[in-house]
Amino acid sequence: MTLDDRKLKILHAIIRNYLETGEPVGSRTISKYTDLNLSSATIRNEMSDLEEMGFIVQPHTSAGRIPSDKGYRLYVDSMMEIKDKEIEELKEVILEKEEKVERMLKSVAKVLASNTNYATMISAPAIQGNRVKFLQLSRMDDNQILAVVVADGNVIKNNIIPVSEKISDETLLKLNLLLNTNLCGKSIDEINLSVITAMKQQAGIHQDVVSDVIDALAESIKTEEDLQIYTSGATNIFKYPELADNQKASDIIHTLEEKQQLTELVNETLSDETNTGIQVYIGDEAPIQSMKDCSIVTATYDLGDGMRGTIGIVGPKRMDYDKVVSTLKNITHQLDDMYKK
Amino acid sequence: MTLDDRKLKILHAIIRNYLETGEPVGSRTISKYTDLNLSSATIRNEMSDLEEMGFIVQPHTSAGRIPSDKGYRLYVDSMMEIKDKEIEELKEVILEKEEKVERMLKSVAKVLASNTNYATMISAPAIQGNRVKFLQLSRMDDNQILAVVVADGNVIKNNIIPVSEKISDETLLKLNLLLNTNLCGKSIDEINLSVITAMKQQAGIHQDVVSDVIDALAESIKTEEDLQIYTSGATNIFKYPELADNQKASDIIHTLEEKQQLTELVNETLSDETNTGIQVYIGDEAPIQSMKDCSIVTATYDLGDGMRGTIGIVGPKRMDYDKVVSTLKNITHQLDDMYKK
DNA sequence: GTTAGCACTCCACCCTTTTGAGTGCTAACA
DNA sequence: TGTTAGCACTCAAAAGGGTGGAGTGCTAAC
Repeated sequence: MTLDDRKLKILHAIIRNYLETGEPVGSRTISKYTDLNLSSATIRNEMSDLEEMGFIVQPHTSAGRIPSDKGYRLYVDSMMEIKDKEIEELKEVILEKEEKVERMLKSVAKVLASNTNYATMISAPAIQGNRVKFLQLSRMDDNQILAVVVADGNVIKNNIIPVSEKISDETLLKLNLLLNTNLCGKSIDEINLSVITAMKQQAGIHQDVVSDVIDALAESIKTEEDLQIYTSGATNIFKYPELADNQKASDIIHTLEEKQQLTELVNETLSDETNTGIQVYIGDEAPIQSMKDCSIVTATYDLGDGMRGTIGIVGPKRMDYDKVVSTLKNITHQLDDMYKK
Repeated sequence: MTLDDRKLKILHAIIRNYLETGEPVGSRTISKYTDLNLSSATIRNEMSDLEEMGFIVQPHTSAGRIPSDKGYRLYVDSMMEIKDKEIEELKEVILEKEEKVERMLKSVAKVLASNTNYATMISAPAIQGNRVKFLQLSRMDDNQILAVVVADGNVIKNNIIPVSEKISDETLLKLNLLLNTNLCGKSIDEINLSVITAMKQQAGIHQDVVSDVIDALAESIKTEEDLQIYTSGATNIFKYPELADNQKASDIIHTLEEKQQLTELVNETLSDETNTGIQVYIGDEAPIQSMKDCSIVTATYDLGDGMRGTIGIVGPKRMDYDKVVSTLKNITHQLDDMYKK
């Protein structure tokens, strides 16, 4: 059996109708509300074929048909040429250019959620090739030294280091020079034991301080193993009856709240550098058990300096793929643009 | 009518039973499962009285009784002498002494949620009387200066300030001296316009840098208007049928997710410095509309340096007040202790 | 290849009945 | 006067039963 043009048209009609209503769609509906001019009986025959081919399924005998995961997949794939709609609101939010990336991301998640009526997640950029850019010790008081480390992507970490005795201004100056000359421009891999021991030797009696700084540095530089993820609009789930069942909703929201499992998803999307940056997971395709009744659309953004992150939208399988994909395209473009200048 | 000892016993029995089962409790149950040795008929008479007094209500005629908010209030008040149970798990978490307060608080929320089976929230300490402790400018490269501000409670803020032309080492040294002498030990109120203009005058051609530093400082020092709140275990709500109704659950979880309304609650508890630090809001008593079917138990912790925050537990009205209160007592003590040394 | 017609299926809805837990009231008892 | 047994009554929730509608598969005719 071959999936000819007419079958394709009927399949599309079924899916679009189901996306709108969420109800199983029958032959009569298709016959009436398309310009195919076919009777319901003919549609029935075609639908029977489509079911046999696995694109649609019947929830029970004598109910209409709903798209299977395979059907969605076909639809999504054939829909991937996207118009560039404007999403004014989003534009505005981003253009406000909030100083802190974190806060910006949170509001993107929020706006996106209220805009689309789905749940959203956004991962903070995970720095990849990470180098020390700048490094500074200063004395807060006699017993405390403040260490500031700036890494690629202007990620700043502070650490307060307690010292047993006052460190003189000259010593501090020396240590700063020592650390900067030895560490600036180096990535975490390049700071090996020999570098460290060499530094300690030069530091003389202030070895302890050097150790502490190295520790602080290690922490600030390592690709945060638990990457930050912000979610929003989890309760939008309740707007879709097929997910609003207590058990399902609880599982989904819990997953969004816990975030643990989301990191897997993020890592997966980030590692895949092939396509346009938009990926659609339908049902079981996503590596998240609790979301087997959902679809997840993800996009990757790039802020330069190797700072890449993921935006994701979680909704019912019958989500408005069209809108979601173009919204995501739009928003990632804006993010990319914004930091490119 | 007077609330004599027998009535009290019956009321307690009703509440305890309802806390366990979540079902309206009838006269027969009380008659059988207490050591009062009274027939159900007698209990009925007493219950009728208790209802008239407003301690219990009937969801509908010919159903058992459930406690009213007033009834819960009586119960909670008379229960407030608490045993100090150990909660080993919590102890361990806190004793791990995670370097970052933020992360520590998150895990406290998490453990607390999984321990109690209720939803939890915890607010990061809001600094109160806030003074500049230390201040440092350093040159990252020719076009960027890094400003670090340390405030009371070792709250550190960084700001990268772009400059149009290179600032020499001496100038930087001067500016540092200027800023520190003028601003250290000052609270936000004390940094008024005259201080700022005086500083600008002394800064000469580097007024711009001074302005920028002042801005960074203002931001770091002000009591963050949007205080950080972490929540966990929102989906525990689903474990209680009386809250698991879609509309209610959605509202509650949304409130927990949005956090906006929680700040009101936090501010209210923080401002009330009267009692033991534990407060119980039953139903409408809390300033959060969506939680009118819940009870909220809050506790205040104090990390010294005027850093105070709130821990809250949100559950059904029939929550296990006993356990919750002692758990909270315990945890706040531990937090207080931990930072006291 | 397309269509009309028909028999059949099954869910969703409404209505009724049944059941069980619980109450209020009254009369009897200590 | 307080306590108890008994009984009639109420109501929500569960269990049945019937109906209608939407939808299908199949067959025969065009």
